Amino acid sequence: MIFPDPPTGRLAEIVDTAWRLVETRGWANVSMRTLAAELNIKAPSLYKHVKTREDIATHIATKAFIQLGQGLHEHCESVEDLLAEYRSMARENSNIYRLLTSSEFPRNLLPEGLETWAVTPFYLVTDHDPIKGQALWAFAHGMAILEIDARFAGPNNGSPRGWRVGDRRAGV
Amino acid sequence: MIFPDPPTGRLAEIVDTAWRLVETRGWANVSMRTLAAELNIKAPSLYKHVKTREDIATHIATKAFIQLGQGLHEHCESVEDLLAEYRSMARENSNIYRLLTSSEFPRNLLPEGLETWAVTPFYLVTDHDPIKGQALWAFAHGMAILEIDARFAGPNNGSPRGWRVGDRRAGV
DNA sequence: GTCTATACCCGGATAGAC
DNA sequence: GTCTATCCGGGTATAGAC
Repeated sequence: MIFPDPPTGRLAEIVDTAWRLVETRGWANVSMRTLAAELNIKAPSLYKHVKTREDIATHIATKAFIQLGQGLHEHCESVEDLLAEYRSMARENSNIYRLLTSSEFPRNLLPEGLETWAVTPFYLVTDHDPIKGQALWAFAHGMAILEIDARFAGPNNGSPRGWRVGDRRAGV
Repeated sequence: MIFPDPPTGRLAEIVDTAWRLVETRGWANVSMRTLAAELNIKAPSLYKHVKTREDIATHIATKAFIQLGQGLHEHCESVEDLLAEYRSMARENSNIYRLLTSSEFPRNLLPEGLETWAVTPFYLVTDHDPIKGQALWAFAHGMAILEIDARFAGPNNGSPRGWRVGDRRAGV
């Protein structure tokens, strides 16, 4: 995987600020105006650094996928570790995670192969069986998004203390 | 589970039309104006039948969860059947499914307990072990949404021919 | 139940000066 | 790189007549 050069200078500040804003309000509530305000500039100024609003989402998502991928690659010794890492990433950046996985996100703007690279550990940890890899990834994502969105019933929104796979448990 | 009375008369037509529109364009692209146009009326007229736009989403989601729940309850003899049913429901109404599971959806407006009822089969089929039930639901949802959003890599977007659980395979 | 008219607000984005 | 001024489109929703 060839990573794109990370943003530098003013652009980096913009992306970082946008990231923070997304994490607190959600992407849908981050407009060019609110972002500009947070940077103490006016909205039109942003267009000197970025072509469209989607570009900002793309920068954030690229950074997020790299971060996620690195975290996962460092924890693919066991299924338990991998799941625990995935879970904590999703929970600690829930709105970023939602942006990454939302259907409206323009995935085609991402660097080619980035998402695939990020989730490779799911395939590594399942003996390179693609079917098992897909299944494990799907399980991890399903657990993450259902938990984040509080869709499990029961006390504490039904969030399990850990995620179990087969007979094993991925402790938090 | 006590189901709410389904909409009748003009309201039913509105909801049905909205359903169709959502399925073709996605909820984000269904405005009061476009919906009204499809019904050959003007947008303000809709407010005689519905209080807000969110109400329409709620009506659609309610209908969809009932439909999904019924389908699942009829196919909870085996894990394979249940997964196959879930998958085909999600694939045949992908944009409705996205609405149901999107983070922005105002789940609090749904009839109390409806979603929980709809997914009970996942718990029934896993010997009422809540952990296993959650895991199976999460797996099913994860597979569905990753497949629908074409996030699997590989030919045909990497969609598996069927979903496998453990050593078993859920045929399409 | 439908209409017209309209208020109101918000969004993304551009042009051109400094 | 930032500004002001502005365009333009879109959205939800209300008032009041028919």
